[in-house]
Amino acid sequence: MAAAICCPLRIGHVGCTIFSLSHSILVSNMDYRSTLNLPSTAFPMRANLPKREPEILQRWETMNIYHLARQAREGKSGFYLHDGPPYANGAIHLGTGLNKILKDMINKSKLLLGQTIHYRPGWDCHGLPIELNVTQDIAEAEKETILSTELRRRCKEYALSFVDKHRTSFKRLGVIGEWERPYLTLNPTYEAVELRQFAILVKKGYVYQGLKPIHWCPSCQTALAEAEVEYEEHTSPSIYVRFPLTHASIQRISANVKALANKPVNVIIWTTTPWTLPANRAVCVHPNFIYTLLALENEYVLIAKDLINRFVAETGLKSTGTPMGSFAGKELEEIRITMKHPLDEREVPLISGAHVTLEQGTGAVHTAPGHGQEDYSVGLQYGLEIFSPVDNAGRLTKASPVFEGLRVEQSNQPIIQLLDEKQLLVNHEKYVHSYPHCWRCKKPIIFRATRQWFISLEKDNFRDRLLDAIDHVHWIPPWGRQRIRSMVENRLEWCISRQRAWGVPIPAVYFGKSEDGIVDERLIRELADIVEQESTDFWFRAIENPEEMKRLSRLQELLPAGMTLADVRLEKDILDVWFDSGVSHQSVMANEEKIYPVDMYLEGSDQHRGWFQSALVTATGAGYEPPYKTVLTHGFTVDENGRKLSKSLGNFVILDELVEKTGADVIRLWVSAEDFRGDMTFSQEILSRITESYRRIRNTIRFLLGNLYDYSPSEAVAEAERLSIDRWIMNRWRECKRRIITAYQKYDFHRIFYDLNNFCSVDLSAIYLDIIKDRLYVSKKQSAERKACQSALSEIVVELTACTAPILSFTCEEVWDYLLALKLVEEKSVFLYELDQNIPPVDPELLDWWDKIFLIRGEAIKAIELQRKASTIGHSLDCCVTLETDDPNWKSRLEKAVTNPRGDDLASVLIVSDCRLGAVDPDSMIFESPILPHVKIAVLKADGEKCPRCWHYHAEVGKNDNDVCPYCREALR
RNA sequence: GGGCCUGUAGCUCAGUUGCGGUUAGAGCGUUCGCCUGAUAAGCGAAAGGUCACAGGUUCAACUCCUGUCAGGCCCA
Repeated sequence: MAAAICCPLRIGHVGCTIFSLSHSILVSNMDYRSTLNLPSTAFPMRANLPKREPEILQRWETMNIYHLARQAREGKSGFYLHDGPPYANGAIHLGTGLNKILKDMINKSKLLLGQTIHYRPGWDCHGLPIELNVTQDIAEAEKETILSTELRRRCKEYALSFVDKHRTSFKRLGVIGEWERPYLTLNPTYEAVELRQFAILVKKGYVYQGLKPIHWCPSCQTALAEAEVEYEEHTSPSIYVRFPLTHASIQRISANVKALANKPVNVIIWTTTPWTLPANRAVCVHPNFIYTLLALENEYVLIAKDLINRFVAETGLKSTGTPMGSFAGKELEEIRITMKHPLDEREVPLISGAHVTLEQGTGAVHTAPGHGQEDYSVGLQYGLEIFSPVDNAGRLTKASPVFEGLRVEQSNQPIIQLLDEKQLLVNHEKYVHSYPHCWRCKKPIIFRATRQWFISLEKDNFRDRLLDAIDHVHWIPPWGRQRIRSMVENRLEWCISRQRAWGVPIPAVYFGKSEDGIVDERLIRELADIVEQESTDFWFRAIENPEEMKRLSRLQELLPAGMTLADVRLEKDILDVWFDSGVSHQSVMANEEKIYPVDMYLEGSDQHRGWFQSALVTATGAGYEPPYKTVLTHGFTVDENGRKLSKSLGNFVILDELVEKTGADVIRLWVSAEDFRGDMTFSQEILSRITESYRRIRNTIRFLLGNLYDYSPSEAVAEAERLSIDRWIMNRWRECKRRIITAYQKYDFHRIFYDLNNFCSVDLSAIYLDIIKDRLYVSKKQSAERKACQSALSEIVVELTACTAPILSFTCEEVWDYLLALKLVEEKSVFLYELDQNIPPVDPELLDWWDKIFLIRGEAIKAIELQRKASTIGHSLDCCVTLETDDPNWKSRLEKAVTNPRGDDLASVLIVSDCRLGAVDPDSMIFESPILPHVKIAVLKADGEKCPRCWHYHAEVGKNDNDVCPYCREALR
């Protein structure tokens, strides 16, 4: 016998007496051990996910699980989740993986609940970052000469290579969908529909060309979207500059101030961008602030009263008298003050605007409408010139009154010097502040007015229609509505032009020397038809080779008299990539999939400004209903200190590496455990907690599988015939299942995680499974009581696995194989299984009964623990529990409990050898629980001998040649 | 600086759906103990919280109001 052989090896050096004793017990135990029905399964305890998951992935690939699952639900109602296209560039961030996993969990939960799904992943392929990465690899010499068509070819190649990389990573997460047919914004069909959507907006008159200060990167020579701007510390010159009042203005001031000496009066402005002074067109004060004249040695300065102290402190100037006069900004404006431009032979007005603050400077703000957002809007109000004498490379142009040809940052110093020479400079210091930088080249950027294409949000109450559309969408969480509302309310317009090559062209044409671009609906439609075959490369070929323009017959019609195609210039700007992805509801869903609107968009909360908005604007502008019925947003990933995961902070998580280390299912479990509405915290500690939870769920299922090795559904015991505790666990499961279904419907995944955990840890592992082990192992293999709990286990393991599958997809598919082998299920994949949602009502009486019994159990276990501490007993089967009560309710309840058949009786539930109701021995250790004041519990070492088979103590063991207890004798018969 | 959001045990979450009421719960982890017939498993017990902080309203505040701090997203 194996045990006998290995024993000497193990304890051979131990003394002889001990050896023989151990030997006999072991042999005896082994004899009976083989008569037990111990669990048996090949389902491994250790998951080894990094190795096992790719195998399962391969199987899904072979069976094409996505299509199979859809087929299985043909004719059922559908749930259509439209994938927001990630940008085809770079390593995948944990947050992107999280987004895909959430989408997949939702899709799989819909399958589980009997709906069909549609999930076609996409990628955003155009745009600046790709173009810049490609450009970086081009030799300097070639950069000057490369044709945009060639650059675009390389960009396409680059984007497609990342699509492949990303696809592999996303699939590795277990995400199912039409990976073989993704939508790409660079597909010609996509681009063609995009242009047609643009044509609709043109036709409706939303598209216009205008001059507007925008973020401009002189280094990249492109306009930047707000999303492309980063704010970083920057050192700028900080100067106070005099704007001398004109003679007439001084007189008008004098009329209001007594005893004004005959000295110049200057308005002082403060700026950190001296290079914008050539473009100055006004000085702006706040209408409600109080301004006063401060007497200095040789001048009066007009300044906000509240900023005098600060001004004096910073400039070191000394006032020579008390401030004179008191004007509200509005009054100053009304008496029409004009000043001499510090660098130009012109006069500029004093105007007022509410954007002026008292936080810095003098309360009088240098206003250059061509170089600032607020300056621009106030400039429009006052009809000021939108003047911006700066070229693409950031150099002052000949329109500038000074320093033509200097780059703006180089012009600061000469301008300061010139001001000093003109005695207009009050003070000059260095100033460190947050300043906009290009997200790509990281260099400081400028505000500069250029000709841009826009989509108007004013025309035809477009904005109001957007707000109305927002109200017809379901936002999860609900505050998403307010968030996108306020963004739309505050957005002036949508600047859609970008000065790059890698994108869909803005299909505008210029004739002759005109700067005014023409957009023509019919021309764009004609173009779209060509693009559908040849991609937008056609446009760039036509730019390089005007011969191509002949194919646009409408262009000939538009030609002004006397002009030829040689006089035509095609717009070189491309569309903002947000426009690309924005129209996917048409390019992909409506046009190719014939689904509109879709059920859900699901992205990070940053997309309230991005995709959610560009989709809504393009749809509403074209006159469609909102493209989505529901928008679900999730938070961003942060580390244990609440800091965002980023490369610069050194806490960046590369998805592929993480998956390789932990397996996808652990990451999926993490996604489910976190409440996605807020920040999603990721750390090593969380990962190890999650891994523990994973093991718990896995092991619980393993135990279920192990105890079903000899069970067949044909042996099922009807629920009514099962023991009471078997019916209890069924009821508990149904409650749990109901909560899980509700949580899936409400996308409360973290509640499912906790329900699954609690059910596995508490209801199953700590209570039910612990209690029924005796029945499973000890009773006769084919006995009704054993089959009864196996029936419960089999029903639970199937549904539990199915309910967990949207989260732990790989593990549950692995479990499913074992369920198939046990013939407990028929579907060849867990994702083909539909959950029965008809849940019978729970039995409240039964649940109440067991609540009471478990109350007793909890207290009895504490009592047993005391004896264990006293070393009286080890295993709970070593003891006998006596209960005494004077409460009639408890008395009748306990009478029934102790006399119930084996398995349902209190001894079984307490996992003790004996449990009786009666008077407790006053000399014994008595446990009185504050929770159960009417019940006394005494725990004693059990009488009799320990049965070597079932480990229960029984009086008959060892008597009359019985080495086992009567129950085991019967079981062995 | 503005808009929206978050802040409950070491970790993740509950806290009775928008409107306050005994001693704030769970799982995991930790510590200690048991078992060795789920065994790189299983069971039990215990410790652990000024509900971010400070005011205010109220008989009563984790819950309502104001402010502060920390953090996130979006913008300036």
